[in-house]
Amino acid sequence: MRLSRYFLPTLKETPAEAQIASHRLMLRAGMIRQGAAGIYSWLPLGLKVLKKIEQIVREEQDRAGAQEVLMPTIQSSDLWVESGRYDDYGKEMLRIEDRHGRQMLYGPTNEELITDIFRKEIKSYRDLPKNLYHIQWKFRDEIRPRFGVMRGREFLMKDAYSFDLTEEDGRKSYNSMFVAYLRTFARLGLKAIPMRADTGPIGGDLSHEFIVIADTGESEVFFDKAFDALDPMIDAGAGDDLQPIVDEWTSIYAATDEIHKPDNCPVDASKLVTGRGIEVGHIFFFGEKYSAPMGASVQGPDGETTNVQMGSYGVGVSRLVGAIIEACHDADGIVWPESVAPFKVGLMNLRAKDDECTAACDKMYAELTKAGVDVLYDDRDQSAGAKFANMDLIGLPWQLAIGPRGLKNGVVELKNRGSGERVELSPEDAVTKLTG
RNA sequence: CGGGGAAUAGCUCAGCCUGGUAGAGCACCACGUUCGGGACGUGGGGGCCGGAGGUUCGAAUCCUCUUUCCCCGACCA
Repeated sequence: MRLSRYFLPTLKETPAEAQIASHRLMLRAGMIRQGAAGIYSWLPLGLKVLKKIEQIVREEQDRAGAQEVLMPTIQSSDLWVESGRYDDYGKEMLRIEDRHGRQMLYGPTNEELITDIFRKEIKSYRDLPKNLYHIQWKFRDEIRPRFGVMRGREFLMKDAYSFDLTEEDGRKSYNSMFVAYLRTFARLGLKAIPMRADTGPIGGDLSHEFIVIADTGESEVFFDKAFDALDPMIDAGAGDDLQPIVDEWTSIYAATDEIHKPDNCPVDASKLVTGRGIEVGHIFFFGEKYSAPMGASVQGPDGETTNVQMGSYGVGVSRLVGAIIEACHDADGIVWPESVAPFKVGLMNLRAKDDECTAACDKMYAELTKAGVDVLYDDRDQSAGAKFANMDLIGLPWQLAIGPRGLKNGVVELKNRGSGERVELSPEDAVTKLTG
């Protein structure tokens, strides 16, 4: 992509409304613009990152055996009346009346709808287990939206719902999502720690939050540094027993500041890590909470009709964009993990008016593009300093600077945004390095 | 929802106290000079001063109401 044609409205100054790093940087890097409190438009650069995160989440859901569906944003109130949550959910749910006076709502979550789909189609234990997920926009009318996309009212969430015959099977589904989440956050370049959680309005008796550790996180967390020794990229097969893995991860101490009691903390002070965290995922096993009131049941092998055991599993996809930036930035801007970076390489023409230099840049751009590398090519006629600053701001993993000075010696400069390391090498070697 | 703050050019802000009809820097456009870490000069475009009402000869400025946004707190992916 040529930057001269790309819609990338970066800002030199920080908009007054942004307080935290990720919000400031997302506005400055031209990723989002605000529509109303807690409601944002996603501009090309931001959308690209959002899609990349979404895709990693999707791959790990698929890998864990979940199947993607897409449910609507607007729902009828009927199912919510049936589950009992129409009254319980309160003002956080945006209620809408259509032209016929029907009570509708913008979905804050989808337990009711998915349970309805399930109960209409599945009648036999032979069709279990099932795990269905979708990645869809949600709306929760938060009392106080803040921190940009970290706590918006409208947000993109992956929510999965598992259906099993027995509680034991239900826990297997839970474990499978637990492992999928560990893998997902690791692939996103994040350190995420599972913590036992309250079940809140979703209900249930088994639940974990996945907390990303970032210096600027919203709540204080405490955990045993033994987590550092665990590898989240668990490579388990379809039939493998995941319980030992889940036990290993959940036996290590981790708590938010609400639960943590310094006086009777089981972890020795020398091993306790205090940090700040952002909740990016939440999984629940809640048994028959929805299947019972809504009559989602199957016939078992014994001919008996039983309510299915359900769980739900959420990942805040749009929040993750902010969370990743909170975890990955420096004074100059964002430092994208390569897996979610909007482009892999930022190619800078340091002297756009110099024909020779421009020819070399065009050639480099063509070669990298041909090799399948996603390149953002700053071909604008601007000062070199402005280009460097802009590239640091948007945080692409690699910066390739080409100018007359280097070309005279047959070299270009390649900089790693994360380490700051710069090397001069021939254009050919640069291509090899970036395509290798 | 309680408490606090803000709204003036695309962005960051000044002007308001003490009313006289709107400014700066950056950004944008043109031309020229620059050119390897957010260059410089000259010229230019851009604002019903959030909205409504009131006071006044006259309101960005004073008064009332209202809307929106932000921050702190209790709740949430």
